[in-house]
Amino acid sequence: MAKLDFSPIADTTRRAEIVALLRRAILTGQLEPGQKLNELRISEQMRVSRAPLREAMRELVQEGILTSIPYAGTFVIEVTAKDIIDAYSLNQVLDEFAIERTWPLRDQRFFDELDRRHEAVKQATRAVDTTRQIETALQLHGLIYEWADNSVLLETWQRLTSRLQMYFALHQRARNEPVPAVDVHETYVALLKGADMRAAQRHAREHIDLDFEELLAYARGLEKRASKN
Amino acid sequence: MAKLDFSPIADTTRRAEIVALLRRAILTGQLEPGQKLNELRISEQMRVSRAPLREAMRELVQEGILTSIPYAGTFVIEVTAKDIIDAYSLNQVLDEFAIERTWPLRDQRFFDELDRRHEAVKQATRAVDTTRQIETALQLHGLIYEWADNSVLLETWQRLTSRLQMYFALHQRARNEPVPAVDVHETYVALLKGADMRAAQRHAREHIDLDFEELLAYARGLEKRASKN
DNA sequence: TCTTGTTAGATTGTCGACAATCTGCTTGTC
DNA sequence: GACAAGCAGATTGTCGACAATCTAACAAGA
Repeated sequence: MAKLDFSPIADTTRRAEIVALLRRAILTGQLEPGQKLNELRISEQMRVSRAPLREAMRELVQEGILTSIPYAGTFVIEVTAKDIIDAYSLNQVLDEFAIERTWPLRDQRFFDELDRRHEAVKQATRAVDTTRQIETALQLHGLIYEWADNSVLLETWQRLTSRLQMYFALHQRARNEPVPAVDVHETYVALLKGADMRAAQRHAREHIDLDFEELLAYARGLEKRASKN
Repeated sequence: MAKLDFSPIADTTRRAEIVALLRRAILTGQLEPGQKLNELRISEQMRVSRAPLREAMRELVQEGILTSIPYAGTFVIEVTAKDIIDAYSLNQVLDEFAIERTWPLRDQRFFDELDRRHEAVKQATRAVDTTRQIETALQLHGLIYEWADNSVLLETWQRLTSRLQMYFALHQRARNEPVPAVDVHETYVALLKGADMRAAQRHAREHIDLDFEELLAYARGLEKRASKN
């Protein structure tokens, strides 16, 4: 029998589709931080009943991008400068760990996948599709987590990614100028292919720093705006 | 006006209570790994309808201690040796990070709380209440996470804790001999009060190692038993 | 004017029933 | 006997309606 690994068939529940829809709306910034999710309104828009919608919302609450107050409502999480700093500093630690674990497991398939994802980022950059640019950049970055062969680490990263994606998307929406079209991932990819693990770990920090500085500036702006209310 | 900080009132939804009940049943091992949760049966036992039960189950799925297959059912997660290794190795990294962040924030309140939790462990140990012993030990261990002033880190730790608690509980149930009544946390607490951060970080690793070795042996046993089926 | 009590409307939480899907058994055919 | 088709029962997914709770506006009293 031919060795064929089929991918698992799609979740065919409404719930799963609702989760995907809502997540996308939140992570792209269509639903703004602090915004309330009205169950009746959304369920009517999606043409589903409230039951699967509510179950989907529970999932996203646990995923950390929604927050729920009993009898009051479910809201998109607020974004504070501290949240971003916290997420970022944890990300640094996890990156180091992921690189360490992935390092001895790198093989041709890893390098190929690395190139593939790098290419996807470049393509999104050329197309000036900022949402997709963020998505692909995070996917490129996530490869070391997928390769690290640690399911708990991967889960943690995926949760963290949700937030990071949201932060970056908000940042992008806030500033209306187009994103610089330079490729900031070139060195990162090269180092992951190289022989110096420490150098790769060091760069992972500094590399993110670039985007992070801007992100922080954005968050500080939010803080100020919030304190005025 | 007197400065009184009221604690937020308890969640009074059935859902929240169901979550707590189910979580406890899973983390104490009353619900065994792999076991299926029949919605109708459980909802009748709890005298609630399936709606809040299902929402509660979604939360626990996202929390990582249940797993759901559409139209097939929701099950308690299986425990493999690899899962335990993965959780443990991530825990090591997070511990180091948490200690680093907590270190400059230690104050009298921290030391008091440390003692309080240490006392709770000793009390549970004397009372030979193994479930409570695990709970209190993890709470003692969790203090550095609560003090690290990083909400994302704390969330991550809480998710990890669920799993660790489950693993330890299973381990305890498997072996019927009573737990040794020695206090393995004495040195840990002393080091957290001391001046040598590196030493504390080092010990955090070795300290857990003790319990971990046993845990791993237990998990390896599970593996063997599973492979025979 | 400020505070407190009341009430109507809107929204969330929960329920019971129905629809969709799966599983295992039975039946029929070769 | 082996195998596929089809059926019955059980279980999960979804729906619409009702109950519990919150919010905001308004009225009454100090």
